[in-house]
Amino acid sequence: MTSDPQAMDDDRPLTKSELTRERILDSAAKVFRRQGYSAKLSDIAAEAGLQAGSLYYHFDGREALVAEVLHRGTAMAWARVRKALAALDDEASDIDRLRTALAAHAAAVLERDDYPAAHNRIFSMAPDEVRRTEIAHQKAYGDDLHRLFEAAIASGELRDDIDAPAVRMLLFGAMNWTSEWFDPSGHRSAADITDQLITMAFDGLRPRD
Amino acid sequence: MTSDPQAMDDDRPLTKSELTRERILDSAAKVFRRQGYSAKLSDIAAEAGLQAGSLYYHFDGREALVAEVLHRGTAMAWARVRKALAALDDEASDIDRLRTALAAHAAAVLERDDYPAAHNRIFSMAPDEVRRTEIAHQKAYGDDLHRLFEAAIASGELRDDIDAPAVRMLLFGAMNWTSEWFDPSGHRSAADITDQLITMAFDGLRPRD
DNA sequence: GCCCCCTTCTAATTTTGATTAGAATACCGA
DNA sequence: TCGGTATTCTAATCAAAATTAGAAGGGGGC
Repeated sequence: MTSDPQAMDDDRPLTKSELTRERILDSAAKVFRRQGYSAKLSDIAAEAGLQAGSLYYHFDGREALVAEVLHRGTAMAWARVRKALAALDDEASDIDRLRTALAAHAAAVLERDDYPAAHNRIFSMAPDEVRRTEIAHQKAYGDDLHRLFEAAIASGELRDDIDAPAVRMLLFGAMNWTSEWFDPSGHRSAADITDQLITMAFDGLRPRD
Repeated sequence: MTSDPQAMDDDRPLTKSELTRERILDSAAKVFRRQGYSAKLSDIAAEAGLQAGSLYYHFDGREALVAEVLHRGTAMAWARVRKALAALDDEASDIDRLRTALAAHAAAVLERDDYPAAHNRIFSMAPDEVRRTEIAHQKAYGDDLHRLFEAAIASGELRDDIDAPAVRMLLFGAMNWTSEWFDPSGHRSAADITDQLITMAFDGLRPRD
């Protein structure tokens, strides 16, 4: 919302205060990801090496912190998707573009990015007004992905009897829910999970002849 | 945990006190489903037509209420799955059994059952000890479903190159996450969503020749 | 009708955590 | 080094919600 470093185009080095602000946001994302919405401000402050009261110099309060973590969560996943798509060859098929987009979103949720993962855990408990704003943001992201589905259906690379918005939400669910069970220190990598999802989604679990 | 009416085998009519206890649990499931973990005890009490303090006659406190709603959430989804499987013809193929199980789980989450839906929303915020107990319960359910996957793989009805536990969690995620976005009053029915999921999971989004 | 105990209520009390106010400290430019 | 502003800390204060204590109500058995 306020100063999204990814979003501004100058690369003036951040001031000390801005650095602290970033550190607080990163801490908030990490703590929200781990503890969910009920994380205490004092935990977030401790993670950032501050006292709880000091957060108020940088943010109006808990709600403002939540709002910015949510906003960045969507923005970061979306940015990763855009970046992955931009790196594709222009010749890439519609279905490859879709596959790439899903893989990028999954990577954002599964890997080191705390913001998208935190987003998934706290979005539904955020106060109404914060949530309303964020819904608009998510809708823009969803619409963006929707175009990829439409293109792939139009070119015959996806079956035309699917309800694309429903399928998109189901796939998002599969990816977002990994926050609840995926253990990065286990024997499966994030890439393994992503492969399983993409294989299942596009080719199905039944053998193809 | 304590008195699970589905689990006891006599059908002695419930006493007045037991009826109230059930009413409180139903209210808790409904309110947790709607508001998430931060739902206030006073909201739950109001839903049950009581004052907040009165809950303590029936439960030790908030934590006990959470624990029982969680336990019932898993138990109810599992029971629906078992029941659906039991209704199948003995001739049913492995893949039909799997399809039936997934559809039953999806129905439990998407339809009128407040307990499974509440489970999905509050599980991750429950206090550690409550969560630990519930994890064991969920594991038993997961193992039960795992056998269906193994059977279907063994009989060649599912591809043998999938990581069944990962796929199972991804499918659970797709279903469980519907709590976050599915609107029963919208134009799509719960059955529509289930169909989309099952079609995608088994046949894939790409056209089959 | 009266008594007793089960159930619920009302009105504190406690706990927890967000927020604020003002004091202390750190940093930066002159 | 000094002065002043920026940043952080400490120590209240406030508010919300859980929990507890004891009073009140109500219904069935005598």
